[in-house]
Amino acid sequence: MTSAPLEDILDEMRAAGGRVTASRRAIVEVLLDSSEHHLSAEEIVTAARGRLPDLAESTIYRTLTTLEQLGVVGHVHLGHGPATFHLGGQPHRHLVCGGCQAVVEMRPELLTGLRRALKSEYGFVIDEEHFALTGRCQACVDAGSV
Amino acid sequence: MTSAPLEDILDEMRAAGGRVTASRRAIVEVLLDSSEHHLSAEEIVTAARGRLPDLAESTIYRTLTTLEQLGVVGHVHLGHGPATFHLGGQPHRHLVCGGCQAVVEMRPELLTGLRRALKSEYGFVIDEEHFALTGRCQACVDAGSV
DNA sequence: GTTCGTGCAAATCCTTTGCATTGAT
DNA sequence: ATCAATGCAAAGGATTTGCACGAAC
Repeated sequence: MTSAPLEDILDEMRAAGGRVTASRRAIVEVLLDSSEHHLSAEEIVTAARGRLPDLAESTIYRTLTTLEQLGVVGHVHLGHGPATFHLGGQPHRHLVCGGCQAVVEMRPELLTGLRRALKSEYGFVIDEEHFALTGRCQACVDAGSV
Repeated sequence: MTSAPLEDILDEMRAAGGRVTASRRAIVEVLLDSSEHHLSAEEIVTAARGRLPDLAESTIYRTLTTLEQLGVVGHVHLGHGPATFHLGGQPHRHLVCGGCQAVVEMRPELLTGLRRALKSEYGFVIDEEHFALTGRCQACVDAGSV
């Protein structure tokens, strides 16, 4: 389910009463092309303009919103910068280093204990991790950088 | 430690080579007055203007930055809105409900296991939780709201 | 032929910055 | 008298919105 092909996604949009336009096609193509990466809205615009030069920024945001409502994409905040978007319903957990801005992906299972504790103690169910955890990566800790 | 009195904080600012102005005094007073709450910059401006009507927004941000550098205040991102500021070096952990925006404070000790796992597995040291964890609070889970 | 989606520009929100002036030391 | 801090206004980055045109259904 990580990479439903282009046409599947476009069909989903149609099924939801939406229309398939050149812009939407270009945007989904970009997302599929970099399904490993996380792209900011600006990066998506830039990449999609390689295919469709006149694509507007607002179209990116509107299309991403639509795709999020369909559950096809999600977005994560890795820090103080812009949000990053990605395909697929299973977001990864991120650790962002406040020293060097490195992003480390963590095994999601490490959250199991916390998830369980929060559920039983507060009834709180943590979802896709919408915000990254912040801290210091090993290199920055070793370097002793503040 | 939660509420170093006004003069102590002002003395710290002086000790760091800074100057104690009416604006700074008003801002620190506001923070002390609501040391239990988390205030956005805008809320701080509003409250501080009760004491000092002409206080500028930029002064708030500059003063908060100064106070953060002194380690007297910290800020947390609870969601997509503005950052929230608080006194004290020991930030709390927050759970923010994506359904009703409720903020639940969690016992910091619940993070101990995760902290240890991240340290040993990635060498990553999580710091003050700068960003909240998102999910659904009990009420919203029970209500079955998406 | 309807509607939805688009491009464009302007608007919004939160925060930062430039600059001349004020005021703490 | 010095130099940090202020107020004001303008700039900044990220995202949203209004609107008339164009295109998908």
